[in-house]
Order: sequence, then C-alpha cells, then structure tokens
Amino acid sequence: MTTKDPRAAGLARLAALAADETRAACLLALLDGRAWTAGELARHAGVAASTLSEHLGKLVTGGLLAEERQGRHRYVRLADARVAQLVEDLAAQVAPGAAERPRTLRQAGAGSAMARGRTCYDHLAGRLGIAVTDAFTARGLLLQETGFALTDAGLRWFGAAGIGLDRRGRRPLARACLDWTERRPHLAGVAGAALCRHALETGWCVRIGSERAVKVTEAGERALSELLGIDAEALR
Amino acid sequence: MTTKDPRAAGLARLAALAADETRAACLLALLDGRAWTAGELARHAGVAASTLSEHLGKLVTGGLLAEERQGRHRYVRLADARVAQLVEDLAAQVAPGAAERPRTLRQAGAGSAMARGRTCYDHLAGRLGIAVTDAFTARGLLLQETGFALTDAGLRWFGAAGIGLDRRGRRPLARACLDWTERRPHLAGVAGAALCRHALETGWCVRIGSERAVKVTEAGERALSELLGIDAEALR
DNA sequence: CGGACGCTTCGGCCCTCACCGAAGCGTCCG
DNA sequence: CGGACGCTTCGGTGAGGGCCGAAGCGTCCG
Repeated sequence: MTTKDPRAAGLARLAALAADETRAACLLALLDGRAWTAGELARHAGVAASTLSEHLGKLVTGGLLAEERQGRHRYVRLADARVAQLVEDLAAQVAPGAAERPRTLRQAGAGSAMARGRTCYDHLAGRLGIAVTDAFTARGLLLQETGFALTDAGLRWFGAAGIGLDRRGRRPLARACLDWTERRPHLAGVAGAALCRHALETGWCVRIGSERAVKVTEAGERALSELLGIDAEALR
Repeated sequence: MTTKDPRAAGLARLAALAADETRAACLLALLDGRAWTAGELARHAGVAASTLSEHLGKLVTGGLLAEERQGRHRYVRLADARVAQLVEDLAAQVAPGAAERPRTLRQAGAGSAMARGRTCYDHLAGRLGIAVTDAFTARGLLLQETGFALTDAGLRWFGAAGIGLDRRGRRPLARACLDWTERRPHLAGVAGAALCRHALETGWCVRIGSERAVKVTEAGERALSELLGIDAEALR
C-alpha cells in the first residue's frame, strides 16, 4: 500500500478546488442556486477579472460548476445538487468555529433578512425553512427523530397540495441540510426543492432584490397557515 | 460585499487540509475508525516520518484529527463522526470519476475481502453493509424510498436484539453513507454504529488481519439469518 | 462602424508549502 | 546504563499556484 493511491489523489484534487479563498467565496455565493456572471463573481470576491477567469476554469474543469455562455457573458452555476450538498456540508463544518456578527447597519439589515428566509441552493432556509420543517414534523409528515424521511402522510400532503415530486433519479426525496444561521436541520432534497419552486411560482414567497433572501407574501402567509398551520409570527 | 468573507476563509482553510495527497491518504486510511500511529501512516503514505509529523500537526490543529500519546507512540484518529462523514462525502464525490481496478493478485485478494465486508469509520460497509441495509428495508425497519430513517418497527428491532441506541447528542439515529464499491447507500449514524459495535463484540464479525476488512463468522451467519433473514450466500 | 464592455490569455512576480535529511529528545528494553 | 526506536524540530530546496496588468478577441449598442 506504499504505492500512490488514486483515491487519495482524487480527494486531494477535489479539495484543492475549494482550498482557495477566492474560489471558496464563489462556491458560497453560488449556493443561492442561481447563475452568476464571471464579472459579478469577480466583484463579489474582490479580485481582477483575469484572476477570476482562471478560477472559473478550474472549477468548471473540476466538475463543480456548469457554465453557459450567452453573448459576451459567461454564466456559471453549481453543477448539480450533489455539488451543492457538498459545499453545504463543508460550510456547515466551518460554521461552528466562526460565529459571525454583522458590522454595519446595512449588513445587519441584509443579515436579518437572510436570517428570516433565504434559498439554500434550491430549497428554503433560514427561519422560514426551519418553520416549514418543524411544521412538517409536528403534523407527522416528516420523521426527524429516527433519521430524515417523509412519511406516507407526507407524500399524500404533497399530492393534495398539487406539488409534484420527481421520483426518478438517485437524488433522495428528503434530506437534512444544516442551516448556518439556525444551526438546525431543514428540509432539502427533491421535496425541499419542489416546495421551494412551488412557493416561488405561486407567489407564496418573492426574492428580495438580487440577493438570495426571500420574503413571505400575504398570500404565502395564508397558504402556510392553512396547509401547515404555521403562525405568521414565527416567520418574523 | 467586496470585503473579505470569513466564511470563505474558513471554508478554504478546511478544504486546504484535505487538498494535499499525503494528508488525503491519511484521512482515507483513518476512515476505518481506528487509531493509527504516526509511523504507520508515514509508511502507508510513503513519505518520511518528519514530513508526516508536520501533516499530523496541521490536521490536529485544524480539528480533523484527535490525538492520543502513549509512550513513544502518537496515535491519531478522526476527531468525530462529523469529520468522518465529511471525508466519506468527499470520497464519494470522487469515486464516480475514478473507477479503480486492483493491479496485483494480492491486491485483488485484499480488494475482494474489502468488497465483501469492511468498516467505514464506525459502521459496516461493503456487500455486508448493503445486505444488512437491504434486509432492514425489506422488513419495514428502515425507510429508504422517502429519505433515510428508522421506522417504529426498526426502533423495536434494536430493543428486541438488545442493542442499545444512544439518543442523546445531535448525531442522527440513521443516516445514509454512500458505499464506494457498491455505489449504494448503507446504514450509518448512531444505529449503524451500534449495530457494527454489537456485531464485533458478540463475534458476528471479526476483523481480518490489521486491515479494515471484516469477515462474517458462522455464528454471525446464523444470527443475521435469524434476526434479519439474510441469506449467507448474499455475503459471499 | 466605432467605441464600450465582458471575458480570456500571457508574462512575470512573489509567497506558500511539501519534501527531505540531520540532529535532538523522550521512551522502551535488554 | 546504553542502544534501539518513535517522533519532532529545523534549515534548505524546489515546485506550484494565486495575483496583477497589458493586450487581444468577440459581443453589444448607439
């Protein structure tokens, strides 16, 4: 076993992609699930466009990002849900060590909007995500004590609400994602993504500005109250 | 947002720990859940003892490893189940790209023993792990279709088998771990760990040599057949 | 059609870090 | 007590890689 281990080489190569602060900042930014242009990411990370271009090359070649060229823009996004989960897991491992507090008032405002509700790749997070997850659990739609899975009643709930669940593919139907503001697991996976998509499509939630923060509308409050018994106060 | 993001810095620092091939080899080796001495790891990775000593320093400081000094030996192991899961997840992400085939006959032999059954940190993996997980699922003890969680019947099964489950702490009771030889999820988490510990303590399984491979004993075949209806042939 | 814009390539700079061997320290054992 | 052994510290070396600005290329728009 003294010979080179291909698994170790692969692991090191993968980890190296996230082992640079600029690339890490890109990955975290892309956790909002949307596509960013190279320029946006360069400004976000605070480096020259040329530098960021090289970073994107590595991330795309490494399979972490998917790219899409449109005109003079280069859009990138996380390659798939698997990558998103990996980045989430790494970020969650980091969080316990680095408790963060916002500095300026503006950041505090943005921070609290993010803490109220946001998207985490393709599902809901923040207090909103927690409230939904807790409501699912309290109503017997979701098991959390013995793992993380939808119950039969949970499956029926999605059917009754008219939210389709794509059960092809190997992505788990329900999976826990650790929330970095709440430090608690919330609903991710196919079910979490479907719920988030439905919430944005039907107007239960709207995105705030160009950030990943989301806000529950009045219609959303009514729907969440009726379907899941969520008190609007819990979302404030 | 052009200022430095502490979360990105933390993520990069964490990833950098795994971004070196020698350290990656150590992390993978330690996935067997046992404690290795610095010398063993140095020989395994094929570097000088002095080099490996520095790597261990970084991994311990970074919180990935826990160390224990005994006489002139320095034993290290993965810090906790959280770290183990992270390494597993990273390794699983790598596996699809690098299909590996054993080179020599000896490696083939060791490889097939590993494929039959092994430990993955603190739970069972390989065909053995898959067989157990499938048996749990088939008997309604474990949900896999809608997530990954023990059912009430599953909880009762552990009670009836006299296998205690420590439900304090935040570690999930049941969780999926992707097997890199079988490419399928198997039972990990508190339940997976308890089952593996029980199997080794009662002699259902024994470790083969000093490797992480395990072998099912005759008593183990009887027990697995009686308690879970597992056909001994499925373990070959 | 020409200028603004977004991205990429290239050359060069500098810092980081993995590696080794030699030397030193503590532990174990004959 | 002395030698073997395991680990660590230190100095030196070399490769890798992140960064920038300048220059080039394609796209968009007035």
